[in-house]
Amino acid sequence: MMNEKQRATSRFLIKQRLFIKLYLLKYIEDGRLYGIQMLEQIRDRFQSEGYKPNHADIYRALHELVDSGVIKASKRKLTEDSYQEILIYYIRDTQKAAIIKEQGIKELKDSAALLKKALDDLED
Amino acid sequence: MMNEKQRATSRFLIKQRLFIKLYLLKYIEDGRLYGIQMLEQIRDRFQSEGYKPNHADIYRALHELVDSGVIKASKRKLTEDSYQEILIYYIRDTQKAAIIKEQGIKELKDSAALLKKALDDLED
DNA sequence: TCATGAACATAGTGTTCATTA
DNA sequence: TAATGAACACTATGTTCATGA
Repeated sequence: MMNEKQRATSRFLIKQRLFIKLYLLKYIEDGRLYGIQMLEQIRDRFQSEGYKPNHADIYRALHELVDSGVIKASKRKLTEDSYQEILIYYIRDTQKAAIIKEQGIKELKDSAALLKKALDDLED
Repeated sequence: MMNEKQRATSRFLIKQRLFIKLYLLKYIEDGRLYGIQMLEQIRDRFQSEGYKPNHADIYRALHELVDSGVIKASKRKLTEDSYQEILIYYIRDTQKAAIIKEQGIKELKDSAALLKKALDDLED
């Protein structure tokens, strides 16, 4: 088991790490993308919001998902005649993936609710 | 001037520090509360969301606002016959306060929009 | 004793460097 | 050379300790 760690007594908004994991799981379920491609997808999606995660964020999230047994990596060649290797990911444990997604969606909703409350309080 | 610091290339959600400053400015404008009271106000407000900032968060935010000339502190006795001293805050620079509020509201809105987008993408 | 504030430790994250084929 | 991964540094934040009247 992973979660011996004590939960923080306070919780503000969803952490970027979890946010990224949610998108990674979605991309991994949908199709065959490697790390940098998933990074580009997220950047494109949030370009207008100015959110531009860096590659270390994506790799750290992928590694945590691999280490916790949620996904697995498979080495491929970028093209047939290419020397460049890439890593394609697959869901390894659907149950664990579902738990992460459920928890993540919950935190997304809680965060949205918290921000809405603040906007009601603070907006002119 | 304060903001020589380079803006981060990436921006995810609003930082807790700024979030707290917005509420502090509101409380300071509205009435005469000291630090711990403002902390309790925020905790009460977000009790149902499970957001429970600690006292260091509030003091750090207050000190930054004082150091940047936005507010000023005034020493008081808790009660007439009390030895306990408290600090009551006042707006010192309305202009600076307005800038912080404006920027904060903007980040609140941006954050809310980002979360909404993610929920649309990720929710079942 | 309680409000304030400082010290300390750690987590999260952005930037830079390294590796591999 | 591009994709991956590691190292490093710094910021944000939570916890604990200290102070003053």
